[in-house]
Amino acid sequence: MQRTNFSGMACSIARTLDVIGEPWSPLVLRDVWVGLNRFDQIQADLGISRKVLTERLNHLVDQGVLDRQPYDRRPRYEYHLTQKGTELVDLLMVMAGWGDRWLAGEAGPPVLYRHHACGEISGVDLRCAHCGEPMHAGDVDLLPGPGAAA
Amino acid sequence: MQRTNFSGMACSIARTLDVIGEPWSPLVLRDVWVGLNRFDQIQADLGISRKVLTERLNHLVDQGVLDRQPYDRRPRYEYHLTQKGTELVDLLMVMAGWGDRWLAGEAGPPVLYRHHACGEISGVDLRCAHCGEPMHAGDVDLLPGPGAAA
DNA sequence: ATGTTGAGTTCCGTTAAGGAACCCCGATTG
DNA sequence: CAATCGGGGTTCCTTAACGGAACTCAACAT
Repeated sequence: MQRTNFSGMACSIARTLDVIGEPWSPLVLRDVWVGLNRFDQIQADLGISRKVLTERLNHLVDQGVLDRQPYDRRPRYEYHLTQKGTELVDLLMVMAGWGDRWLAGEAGPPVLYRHHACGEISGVDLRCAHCGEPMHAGDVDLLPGPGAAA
Repeated sequence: MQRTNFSGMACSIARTLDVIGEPWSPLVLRDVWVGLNRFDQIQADLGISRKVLTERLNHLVDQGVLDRQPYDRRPRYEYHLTQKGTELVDLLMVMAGWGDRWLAGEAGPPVLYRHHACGEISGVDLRCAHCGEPMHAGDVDLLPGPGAAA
């Protein structure tokens, strides 16, 4: 398919897509997040081709999102989130929130999130890191940053 | 490539991926967000194949994320975000935030976000919609919801 | 009448996804 | 010590999606 790779673009969205934008990658990440850490567990859960799963896991490890570590003296490995990967889970939570709101339909959301701090079933909300007020699509101006294209 | 479609999964992440998970779709959405509303503008900005751009735009319109409206008596059309699409931009902002933090390197972020409410250059932060405290990967328990698989 | 412009289609060669079968290696079993 | 098992991948083949360039079409403009 000769997919274009986006890393040449001066765009953090494009760059992020080069890390987790390939098909299945976010779902692989989700599985690792919820505790499916082994190849066969993930393969069985997703029904993904073993070939593609191998490629995705390798890529995520190469990108520093997952860590591959042996758990036996036999050649057995587990995948775990790195710090970089853990922070990517924010993205998954926002995705899940949007899907819950717009795609869940009558049945309601398939998964609920209970927040440790307050004990309530809740969801994520985007706030300004500076002032704490809501921060959504219409609430920002975009300005060229130091890493902008020349 | 016969890409698997994820809509059968009882998972809001998978369902969201069916809407914007295809290659280029998030970048198309970003372009519309920043004011590139016409076919040729988006095509030139991204360097995407016209064929693929047509497919992506149609899909995003079908999914109710974009709205296609004529702007001339000639057959000319503009794409705009719907409410559903505007809320998807949250996802883009989180993506951009992660990319800024982990992939921007020495050069720094290519784009800065100025928050209208406080006027400061800032970024998004995930908070619990219920209590307002930070809400990240490790701060939640996952429970089966009403729409969980049988 | 001819040219231009925006918005797509069409066509073709390449490459990645899907799927099933196969392989490797260290343990365990008989 | 041969046979089996099970996790974690490879190999190979088919099919569909991408990339790119050329082509179409319907209003205008000159």
